[in-house]
Amino acid sequence: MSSSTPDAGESRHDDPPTAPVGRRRKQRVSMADVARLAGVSSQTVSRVANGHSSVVESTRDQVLEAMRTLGYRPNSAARALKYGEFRTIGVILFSLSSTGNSRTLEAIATHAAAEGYAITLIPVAARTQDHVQGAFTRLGELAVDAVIVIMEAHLLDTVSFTLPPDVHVVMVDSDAGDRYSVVDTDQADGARQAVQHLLNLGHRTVWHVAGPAESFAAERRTAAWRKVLESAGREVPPVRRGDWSSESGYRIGLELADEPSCTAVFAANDQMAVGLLRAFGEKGRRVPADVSVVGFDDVPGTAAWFVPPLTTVHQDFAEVGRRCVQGALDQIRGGRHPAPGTTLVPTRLVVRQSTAPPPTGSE
Amino acid sequence: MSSSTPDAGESRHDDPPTAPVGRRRKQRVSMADVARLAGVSSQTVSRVANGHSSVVESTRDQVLEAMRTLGYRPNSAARALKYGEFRTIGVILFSLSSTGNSRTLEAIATHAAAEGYAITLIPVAARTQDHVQGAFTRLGELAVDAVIVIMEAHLLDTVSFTLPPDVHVVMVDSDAGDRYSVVDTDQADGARQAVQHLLNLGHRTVWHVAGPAESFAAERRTAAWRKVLESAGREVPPVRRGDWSSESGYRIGLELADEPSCTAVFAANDQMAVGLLRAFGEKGRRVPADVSVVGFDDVPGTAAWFVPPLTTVHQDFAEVGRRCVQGALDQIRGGRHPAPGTTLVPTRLVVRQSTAPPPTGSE
DNA sequence: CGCCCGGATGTTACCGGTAACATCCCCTTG
DNA sequence: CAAGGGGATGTTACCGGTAACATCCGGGCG
Repeated sequence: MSSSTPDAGESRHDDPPTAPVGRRRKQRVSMADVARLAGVSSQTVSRVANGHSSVVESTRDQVLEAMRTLGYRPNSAARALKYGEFRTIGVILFSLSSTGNSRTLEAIATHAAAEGYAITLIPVAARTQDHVQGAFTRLGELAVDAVIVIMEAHLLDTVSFTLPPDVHVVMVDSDAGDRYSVVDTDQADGARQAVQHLLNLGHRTVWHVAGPAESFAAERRTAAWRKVLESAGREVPPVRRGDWSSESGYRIGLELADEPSCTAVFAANDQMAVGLLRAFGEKGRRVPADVSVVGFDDVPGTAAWFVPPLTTVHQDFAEVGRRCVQGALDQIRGGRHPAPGTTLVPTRLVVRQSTAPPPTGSE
Repeated sequence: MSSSTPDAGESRHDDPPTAPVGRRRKQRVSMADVARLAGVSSQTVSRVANGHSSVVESTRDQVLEAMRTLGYRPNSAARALKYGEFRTIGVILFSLSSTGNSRTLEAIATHAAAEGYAITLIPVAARTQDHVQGAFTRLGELAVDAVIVIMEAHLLDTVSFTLPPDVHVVMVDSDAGDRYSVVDTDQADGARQAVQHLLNLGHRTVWHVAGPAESFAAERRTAAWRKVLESAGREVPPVRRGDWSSESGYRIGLELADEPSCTAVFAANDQMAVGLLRAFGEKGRRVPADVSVVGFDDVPGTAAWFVPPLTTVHQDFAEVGRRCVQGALDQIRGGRHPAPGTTLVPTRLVVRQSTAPPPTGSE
């Protein structure tokens, strides 16, 4: 906008390699530049750069000196082109606003970095078919060796056929274990522990605030809750369905507070549990004296600090991330997709102060 | 591990392009493959792929058909090599566990995607010089056109000289505005609003729970707090320094609860504010009747749901992310680094129920 | 003394896509 | 009817790095 070139078409031949003023591209030093300065061939520079065999001490020093002088940095595109791999793993996800996703991503990034792999983020703006489709399409053009997909399996089902068939894929929390390599938190066992804990305290049954229907994780937590109650021969109260938000938990809590038989609630995540706490508080139902509440996730620095501190199911997101990277690397290095299957990461109940035996006389 | 090739050295010439069994690399279809099937030159395929001028309808259809049949996807490494750009922006950060970081990252990813840029994550494992240095070194080898750095400025200062000089950089929340392009939340104004709000309610002064000394953001919140008090001619209580965690807020809260003159506290983030709430609760100091508390961040779905709902300073992380991408693209497209300088994203106080006038008679 | 060997270094070709240029062919026009 | 023009397509070269092969040289040994 400032000078005379309205188009990019012609700024092409006018940069002598000595002038560092280059306007657009190519201000970067290449091996050839280093080689010229050091008075060797670029192959020798390559050998020095990669610590390869047999370069005489004096030559090596000259090359290193030239590299330092010019500030040489290898061009990863060229290397990727040559080797046919990018040393990069793509991560597709909907949102980073959930603690689980961002912690999983962090673990993925850390472990990938340790293996010399970079992480490329492929955000999906909205949970619509179009956007997901778009992400998968873009995926094909991206410089990634494998992809880790973090999203709801139910939505995935409808579009999974568009996944490029020759891309290595690891899915998180999905029911596609028959087709893909899946890393999964043991939702069922976590839910089981939560419900069992409440029954052990003496509650006759446990109410449930479920996550949204389209979430696979929510569905499994609900299924496990139901199963425990049925195995124990307890009454199964009607499911109240929220949308993961504190608001929905609050709204449902206001209703549950009016159910005198409700002495224990298992919420499908911490956020909704928090809404419950507030609703019960406003309705004069004391937690845990009158009602016990269990959450799911163990949001760090938060779940422990509510009033009262929340009993909840702890998820090991770091471990999930670690196994994702492991799975992706196995596929990349193994060359072919390993047997589809699901890896379960254990969960554990953290008992704090939002649970207690039911009020005496309420039997 | 299964078959006969122990080394990768020889699986080279043995894959006829028709057999999709290729063990290691090159199972990907190239333009040449498409060209062969369509019976045209690869240049024509390129023209079709890029919607370039003048390819006859019938030829185009043939090529598109061949692409579909073979599942062609362009190789971005080759394109990057040719064009000298990667259409990728790197993001360096310490941790995703803070809400601010992950929300900023999400906004960055979303806006970058809208502009056709991908995001590569460069995690820094620990806040040590070595690790930061490592990240910057690795950065040079990464396929990125620009870098967004999200971390504490004070640490940065000591290592900034290692930033490759020819890389476009945007920093978040840093005091390096004299050397780099910086996008910053208006910490000072947010802190000012918080403190002023408490003074307006009638509190004689405001105590402060600061963030860690090495954080630039924390330092500015503290400075603004002090400045407002001094301008108003109020007494400046001693600073209590936490480490952002709820635990540290709790510990400090136990001490402050014993200060009878403490009727209003400005915490440098929501987490520590939550610790305060708990400590005050345990010590029998009612919030907000006896003590008012203001936080900073407005952690979504959480700050509003504490007991009582937290009055706090809302940060617009989405806007920060948007401007980061904007700044990075400006540099990439402008070819040269724009004038260093700081862009301020406004903050705003959200008044909820953790603040109230001081208890009567406490004057 | 000449041959061979091996270490050090240079040369060539290739990865996949595309700009620039070359070619070909058909159709228009003087 | 020949020349010219332009649209469609092919050919060449290059981006930067590196494997494979070629070359060069000095020294040990028969």
